[in-house]
Amino acid sequence: MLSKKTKYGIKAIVYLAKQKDRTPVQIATISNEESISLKFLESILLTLRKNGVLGSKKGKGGGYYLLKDPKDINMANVMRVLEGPIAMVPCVSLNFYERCDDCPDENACAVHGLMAQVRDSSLEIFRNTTLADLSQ
Amino acid sequence: MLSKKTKYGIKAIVYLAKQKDRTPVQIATISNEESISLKFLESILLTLRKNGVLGSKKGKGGGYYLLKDPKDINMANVMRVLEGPIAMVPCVSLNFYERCDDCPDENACAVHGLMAQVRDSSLEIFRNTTLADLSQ
DNA sequence: TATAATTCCTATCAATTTACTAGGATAATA
DNA sequence: TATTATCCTAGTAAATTGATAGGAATTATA
Repeated sequence: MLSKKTKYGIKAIVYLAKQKDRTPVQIATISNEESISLKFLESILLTLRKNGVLGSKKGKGGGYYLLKDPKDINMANVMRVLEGPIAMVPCVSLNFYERCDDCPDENACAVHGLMAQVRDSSLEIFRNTTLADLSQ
Repeated sequence: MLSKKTKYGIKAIVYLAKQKDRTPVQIATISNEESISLKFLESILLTLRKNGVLGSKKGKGGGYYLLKDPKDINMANVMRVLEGPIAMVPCVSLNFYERCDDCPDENACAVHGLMAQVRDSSLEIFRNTTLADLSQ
């Protein structure tokens, strides 16, 4: 299940991508427009900033803005920042790999093989989708 | 993230599919062979039986067995029984649909469109994979 | 028929995660 | 210096997960 954090995060950056210019948008504005709890959104935007997706400016006239052009922001990266691994099991994750305690041989594991296929197909979609695609 | 329930459930039916005949296999046997907690596995096999994937026999010589030929058991059904919806968000789920509270227009939602693609590709894999494929 | 072996079923529980809230610190602007 | 905004840490209620406990029901067999 996709977390609300990820869902809200995507909605927020789509909102930013739809802006005409790159002047900072306040959390409160996005919160209102997208019906997202202010404080929760605040923490989400913070992680997006800490992970290089957004920039921010403090004080009056401050807010959040995209650091790159929407067409250069791919959703695989956004998903990893917000949701964590794209794979459904850690043992097939490319960026968050962990071996299974209960698995003597990973390559012989039926679950592993199936989930590797699913990861590949999901990853292809996320990699080939940019923020620009989502905000049209 | 795939739950342990689903992971164990798949491992258990793959184990059953690998048996030479269809005589019932005891929970304890699968539990030992696949390193799965006995009581937890018991509850998993119970749900697989209640959902038409497995049959069971009580008493001495009893146990669980596949109701259909492995090549006729598709993983989409197994996933739905064990894990629930295949979609990452309820609003794109075919079998467990729920609309989003925060979404005025589902068709205009960027998250919806992206997650519908992911569901399609995952579903295709699960539908085209049978238990026989996994147990070879 | 008695006994042992097995699944069936309900209830419970600790740990973790999720979705959110609180409140002050910090920085920029006017 | 006052105001406006983000920054940051901490906390918390509810739900979910991954089990565990223990007896009831059923079946095979001696």
